[in-house]
Amino acid sequence: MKKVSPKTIGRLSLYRFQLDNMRQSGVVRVFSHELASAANCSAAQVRRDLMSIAYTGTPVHGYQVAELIDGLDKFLDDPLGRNVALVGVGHLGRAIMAYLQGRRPNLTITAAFDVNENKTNRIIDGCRCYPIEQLNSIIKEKNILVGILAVPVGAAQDVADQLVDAGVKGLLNFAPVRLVVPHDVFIEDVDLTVCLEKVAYFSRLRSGM
Amino acid sequence: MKKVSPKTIGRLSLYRFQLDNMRQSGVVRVFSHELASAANCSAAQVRRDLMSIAYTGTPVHGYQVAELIDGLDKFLDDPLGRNVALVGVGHLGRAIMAYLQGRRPNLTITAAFDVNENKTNRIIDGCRCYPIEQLNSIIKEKNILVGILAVPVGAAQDVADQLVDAGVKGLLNFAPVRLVVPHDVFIEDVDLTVCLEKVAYFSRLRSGM
DNA sequence: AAGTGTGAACCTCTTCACAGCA
DNA sequence: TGCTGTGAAGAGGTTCACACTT
Repeated sequence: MKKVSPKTIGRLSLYRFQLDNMRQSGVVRVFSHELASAANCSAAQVRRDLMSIAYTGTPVHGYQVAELIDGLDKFLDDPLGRNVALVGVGHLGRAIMAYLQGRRPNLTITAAFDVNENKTNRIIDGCRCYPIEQLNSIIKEKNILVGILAVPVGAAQDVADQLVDAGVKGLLNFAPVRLVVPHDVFIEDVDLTVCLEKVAYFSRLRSGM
Repeated sequence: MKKVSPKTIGRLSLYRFQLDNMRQSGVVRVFSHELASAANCSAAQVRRDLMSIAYTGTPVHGYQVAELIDGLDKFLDDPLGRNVALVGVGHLGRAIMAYLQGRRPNLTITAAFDVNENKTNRIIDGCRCYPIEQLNSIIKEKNILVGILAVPVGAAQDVADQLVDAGVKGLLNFAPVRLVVPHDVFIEDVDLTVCLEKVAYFSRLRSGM
């Protein structure tokens, strides 16, 4: 299988999301240009991206929504399902839990960790919350490969180290630090400050300075 | 002034953040390769990005941290400061407020909006929270150009319309929808599901399938 | 000697345009 | 006819490499 870029993976995930919506609205077939406008990109882009996965549509009739979703599932999802760990059950952590709750059946947060004893050893948004001391053992036990860091800056690198030690291979990081990890660990940084400053900059441009 | 890409703007913001840290640690001069490793990119990239702003360093001695920060401030910030509106004071909204609190002096959330009456008409994280009905008038009054959408999917497009109507030119959107807005409005989407699926996909690859 | 600024090469991603098919 | 799949062209972003500076 050929290598597929993170950008394409991101869009494939987005297409699937839009397709799920369409299916729920009873849409059966879809054209590349329709998907494109739903996902905010060009039709050529959609077709190009779909080349990465096996499924191919038919001229005139476009793509079968259900089959295309199937194809995307096969390509994107681990057939065994995938457990995710969340570290940091503050506002951000809880937002993430609520957000992901039931959205993707085989990508579920199965363990949350926090240092605060008020939060540990209970169930929040359907997910068990453990004290951070148990991180290593639980991650190994549940065979978790993906970790979400929703902790304060100061704790981020330390937690990342612990996660990587326990075997995690991908991190979604919300703390404003560039984490240092082995090369075989994939990191996706979401830096709210950077995002907001970008918006601020361009909104200033758009408003005619 | 030449056009600068969103990617570069994002990195400039990141450099500034790292430089702020350095300055606080008493660092006075910095080389492009040091900034690069702090920001996780190449030294050439740093130098190329810095071409966009006025400030230029000196060979052998590199960049003066304080002066470079100044240059970035001049380039990125609105001299008048910039007010930001947040819509949706749930977990995500509160996380964002807490996160941005005091981080960037000229980019402050000066108004929050929510439909829930328990949240409105009080001050949360130092920011006044208004009922959504007052959105239009407050945005205009405070001359707000940037809006953050931390509302449920169903409400997102409607809120976006209201914000745009009131004169907002940039949106940071956390709802999983492609918003429809006029071309002169800049949108930055942060889709947590997409981010997480990207991480999941690549962590699976990294773990040897 | 060591680091910057930058033209040019390189590489990646996106769009074009068209053959082929239902 | 109208849409897909895709080679080829085009744009955009990143790195190279080196003249220039202190």
